[in-house]
Amino acid sequence: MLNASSVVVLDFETTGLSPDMGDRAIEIGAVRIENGEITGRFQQLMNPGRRVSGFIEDYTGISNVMLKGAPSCAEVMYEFADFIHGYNLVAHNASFDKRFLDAELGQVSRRYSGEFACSMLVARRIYQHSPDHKLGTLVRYANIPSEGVFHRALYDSEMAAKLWLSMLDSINKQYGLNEIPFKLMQKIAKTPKHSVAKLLKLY
DNA sequence: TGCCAGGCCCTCTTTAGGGCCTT
Repeated sequence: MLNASSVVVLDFETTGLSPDMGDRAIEIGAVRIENGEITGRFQQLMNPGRRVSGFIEDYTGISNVMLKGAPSCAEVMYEFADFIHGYNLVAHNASFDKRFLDAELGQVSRRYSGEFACSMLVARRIYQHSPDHKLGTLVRYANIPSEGVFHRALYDSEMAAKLWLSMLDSINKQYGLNEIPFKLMQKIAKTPKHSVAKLLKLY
């Protein structure tokens, strides 16, 4: 799976910002894309074993009542490891989701083989004129239809997936690259803004 | 109960500080 148009785009809702400080996942959502088409979806609430704060209930719409009946993080993440097996991974601000993926899979002794790319870092370079680079703003900027509620895992992963495909399309149209390797997207994310055009013209 | 992070990126930079993004 070396092509950027075949990836799993994922998004976590969590109890807070840092697994190192004891925060846990409460929902995982993911969309599998193969050759630019959505071919699979994964969504599951998970019980972190303690109450979540009022802030998180308000922010995500996920309540303690909803989590009470949900399966454990271990149960869900074990299954999720199968869903992502063999795919490269994309997330909006990937460093955040990678930390939680590593922490939660570590708890169930599962690993993954794919590499991460960050849609936010790519968007800062490909959509430089967007007012900001929050997921919701970029979705509007790219004219992607959206009717759901942000801050739920499946919806955010689906919007990030469409943003990812939109950026691949923009690169294709602007630079004539229709087969974009995943490695090139990772390289774009690390290239200084002012050098991205040069990188893609020479590719 | 209340608190917390970390990587990127810009600039009035590099012996640093602060905003952006994610929950």
